[in-house]
Amino acid sequence: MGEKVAARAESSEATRQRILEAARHLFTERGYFNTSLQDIRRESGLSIGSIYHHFSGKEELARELFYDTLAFVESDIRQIYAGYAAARERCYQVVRHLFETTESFPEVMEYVLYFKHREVLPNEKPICASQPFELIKIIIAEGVAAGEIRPMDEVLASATLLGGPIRLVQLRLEGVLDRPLTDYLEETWECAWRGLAC
Amino acid sequence: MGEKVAARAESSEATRQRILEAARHLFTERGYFNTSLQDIRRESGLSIGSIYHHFSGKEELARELFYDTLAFVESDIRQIYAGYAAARERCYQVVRHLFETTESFPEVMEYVLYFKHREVLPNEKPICASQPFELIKIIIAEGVAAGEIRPMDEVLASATLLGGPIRLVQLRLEGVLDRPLTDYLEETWECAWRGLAC
DNA sequence: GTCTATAATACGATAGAC
DNA sequence: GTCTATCGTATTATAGAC
Repeated sequence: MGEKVAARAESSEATRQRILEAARHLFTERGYFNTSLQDIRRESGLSIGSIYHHFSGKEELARELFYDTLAFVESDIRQIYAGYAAARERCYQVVRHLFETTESFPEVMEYVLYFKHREVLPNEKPICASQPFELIKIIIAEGVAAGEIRPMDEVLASATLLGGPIRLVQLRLEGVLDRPLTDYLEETWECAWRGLAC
Repeated sequence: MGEKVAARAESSEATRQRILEAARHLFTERGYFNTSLQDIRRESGLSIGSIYHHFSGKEELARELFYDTLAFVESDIRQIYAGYAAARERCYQVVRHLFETTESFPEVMEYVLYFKHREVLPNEKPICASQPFELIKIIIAEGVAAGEIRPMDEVLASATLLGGPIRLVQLRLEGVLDRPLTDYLEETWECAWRGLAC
């Protein structure tokens, strides 16, 4: 009896994930507005009714995917923060992680990067107020305090650190760069850190 | 007679511009997919029929706006290229121009930056193959040849130069930065150039 | 060239059987 | 929980008067 419930719950969760995966794939491939629920139904192999049973609608699918991914990113940065003490090392690991995630899960990276919050989820707060972004600012502030990073506006510092790397990620996702991002890691890091270091 | 034709042509061109301006305003405010032709009709004060007389449809409006803006940007960069000889000065002027355009014409900047080519105009070539981008690469290549810029991949160099500044532009457009970008110009330039310079 | 009225369609969402 | 059938609506685009 308990088993049956567990099995049902498992299968229900599996169904949820199937729907989310289908949605993520289609949203990143052709965009949120170019994806209909019929498309998601087809891709997931389920039915419209089943999708509406698990989610309140298309917008909730986008929201769910977005916050899942944000939590994923945040947990990774938090681990980096805990695992390294120096700002230089922490920043390097953040850039390295950004590049590796792009190569391993391009769809995930594409979803967070190209997600137009104001269009799809206009009532959510902007991504720069999110926890990953706040964590980066803390890393930088501690780096300034430790004399590793030149004193400057925190927002400018985070833009300097991640602006170049994020642009490379975008170019890679657009197919402009043939070689994997990890090939560019050391050179990119050199450029980014020169912008910040004392 | 000739006057009448000219007057008609003028008014026709004026109508075109009114439609384009309405479209640009709405596209940047709420996004391409959240803007209907009815919205553009209302905002422009014209009629659906008139819009279809001047443009083949909504997509052509987006395309027209996009290439207009790209040409505008390209001409400005070309002027900078012609007006300055040193790579350092050219790059500085590009960043300055980026910031000033953002403050003077935020809607224009928002349109090029947040325009999702793959979603709205999936059959157009990516922006990185556009002329402004090519011109930046030339500036950098000449800077490397002149010994002003460290030898490195051209794509990486342009990402290093513009990545940080473009992120600041985005943050400014999102309302995160209270002060105008020009207040950040010198500090931003310092960071960007440190990443490139020998 | 500009307009109104309308056609044709695709969409998100719901109802109700199983 | 999953499904099919369907509703109501909003959209792009066209037709045809002026």
